[in-house]
Amino acid sequence: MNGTRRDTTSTSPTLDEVARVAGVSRATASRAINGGQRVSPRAQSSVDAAVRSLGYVPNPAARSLVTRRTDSIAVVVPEPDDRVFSDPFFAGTLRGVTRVLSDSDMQLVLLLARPGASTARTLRYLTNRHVDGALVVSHHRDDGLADQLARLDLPCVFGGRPWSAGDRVAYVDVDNTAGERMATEVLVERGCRRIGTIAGPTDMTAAEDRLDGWRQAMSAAGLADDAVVHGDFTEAGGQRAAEELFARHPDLDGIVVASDLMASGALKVLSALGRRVPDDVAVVGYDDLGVAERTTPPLTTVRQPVEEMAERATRLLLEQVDGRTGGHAMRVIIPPLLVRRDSA
Amino acid sequence: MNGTRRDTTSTSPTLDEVARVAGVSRATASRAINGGQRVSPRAQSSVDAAVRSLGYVPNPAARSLVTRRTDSIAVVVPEPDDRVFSDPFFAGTLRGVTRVLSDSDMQLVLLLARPGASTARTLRYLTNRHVDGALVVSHHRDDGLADQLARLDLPCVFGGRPWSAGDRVAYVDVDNTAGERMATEVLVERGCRRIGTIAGPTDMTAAEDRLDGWRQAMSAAGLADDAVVHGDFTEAGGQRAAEELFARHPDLDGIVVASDLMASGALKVLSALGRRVPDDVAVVGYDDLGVAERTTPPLTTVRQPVEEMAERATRLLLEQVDGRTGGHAMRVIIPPLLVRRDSA
DNA sequence: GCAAAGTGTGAGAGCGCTTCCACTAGACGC
DNA sequence: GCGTCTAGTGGAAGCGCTCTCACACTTTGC
Repeated sequence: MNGTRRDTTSTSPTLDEVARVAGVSRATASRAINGGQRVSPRAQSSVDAAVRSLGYVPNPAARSLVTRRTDSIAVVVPEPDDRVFSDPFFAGTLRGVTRVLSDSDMQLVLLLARPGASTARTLRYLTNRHVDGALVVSHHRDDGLADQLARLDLPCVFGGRPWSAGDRVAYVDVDNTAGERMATEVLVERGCRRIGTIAGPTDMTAAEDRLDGWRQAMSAAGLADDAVVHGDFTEAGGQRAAEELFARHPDLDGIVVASDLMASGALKVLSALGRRVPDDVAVVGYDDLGVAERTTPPLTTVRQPVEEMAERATRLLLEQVDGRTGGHAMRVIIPPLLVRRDSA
Repeated sequence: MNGTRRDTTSTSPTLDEVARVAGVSRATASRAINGGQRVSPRAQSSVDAAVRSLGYVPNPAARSLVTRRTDSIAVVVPEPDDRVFSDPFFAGTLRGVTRVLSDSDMQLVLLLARPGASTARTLRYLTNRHVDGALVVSHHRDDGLADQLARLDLPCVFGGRPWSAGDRVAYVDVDNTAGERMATEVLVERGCRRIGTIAGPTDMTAAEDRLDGWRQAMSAAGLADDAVVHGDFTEAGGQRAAEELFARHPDLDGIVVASDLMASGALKVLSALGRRVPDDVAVVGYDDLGVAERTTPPLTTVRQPVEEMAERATRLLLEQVDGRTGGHAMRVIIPPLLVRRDSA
């Protein structure tokens, strides 16, 4: 800093030095490095050589100061509890995102917002172009995050239909309604007449959509849709919900459960009640993210193609970032897939 | 862009505007925003007001161009296979890192390097101060990554002793040798006389250290340390290794297994062989990251406090970034914890 | 009372990069 | 032959910020 420019710490080479070594102007060097539009082969190759010999790497801050791009996107996880990382849904998402990103020179910034103050911090971070876009994995209700993001005019895609602002924001979702309809139809077709459901929490769109699907299928089959209990998507919650459901409706011969984890809890209850699955009570789950194969009996369920969703969402986001979309909120709805195992 | 400066997209306010609104110079505004050293209360409050009213957020690129800091660190995962995200080790690490980071305004960049070319990409990314530091979760052998990072003079901490450059680089590790010694001593104390081990892959320091620990304990007990088979830390690998081990040494009455997953495979083999655990053969695992509780019988094992390791590593890294360390490579060795269950 | 030290401030010089613009050659049509 | 393109180039203007430095003005010490 003071006096001699070249101090002990090896200052990394700048574009200036590259230009000098290559014998061209800084402008030409810059052009050669970025795509090489309007650069003669001669200039290009001498710049290339200079870059190699100096081990030049562009300073991202300087670049992004002028380009207004950071070549990174954020994966935003609002209100994560500590389980988030081990959650197969989240893991699959991350896998999908990184797969797409690995082809594209973009980096991934993980933004975890604890409930409360840190949402503001997250928003502040996103506000000033720290990243080129955000992928919001809004598993849960989003305390207006969607609204605020929609206002931000930052490229942004939600994984799963956001609770609010669903019309102004791009998102990728599985067709939860269709999925749960399919699940219900499996039971109808196998002859179940009294079909109940363990739905998810009422503040999650996926849960609401699935409940809708069940209702639709029930009404189409001319069956009563009164046997509904809500759970919280956990195994213990499913257990409690199943106990309540069978206490209130002991005559059920089939249940549609909005998540495999809850279904796993329900299976325990049924086993304790001495009901055979699927003979006395048929069970269909939802998710197929791992647990469904390991229950006894293995669950017939509806698969959420998480990785595919994440990939699509990421691609959508990259398109937005590149300005390739028309500028209006896009959405992708992925068809669910029925996976038949032994529980129904 | 063309013509009018103030176009439809709301240009975010700059420090200049804040200064103008507050009626101070840019320099004073900057000072007020960053800590407020040498700023009169009057100036401070008018800058604060201006910031609030304009919704000013500093441009990170501009700031980092001059400060040479990015306020973000990278979590580097070399050669991740697709399982990495679901791996409880990795999940715990991420949990620990984010916990520390959430107090510190630093953000987390996830850097996943597929084998091959993308290692170079990772290194290039780290080279030019894209991040202030790197936390390398080098589960596996690191193809010289440690060496290259050590040369980079980028603050850097390894989770787990790196294969090379262990003397020039900071790392946090559990005392694997002591851990496996403890594990072995459990068997010695319960009266086992013929104790074998299923070790991990020879290219991982943790595996080598654990094998050392087993050897030390065996020799201290005056027992022969010839019954060694290497596995690959997977369940299937553990199964194969156990088959080989018991084919060669049918008289073993205790085995020390370098990971719970391998131990789980070994338990299957023992069950197929008709050996009761722990009565005929006592088994000790390693990790206690979840599987140990779910095997039959539940495994006595050595706990790796992953989250704590990650927290310590992150704190160490932040110290390096802040220049609070003496500049020499530091290391933290965490004592392992024996967890007694039913398998020994 | 006056030098010495401390406090608050603004002007201005960059940080390293992209990109607009003006300019020069050579290629091309007529 | 002359205007008209186009390709290639360099000069120079910033991008938005921090921070040094010089300067004015207080406070303090003796």
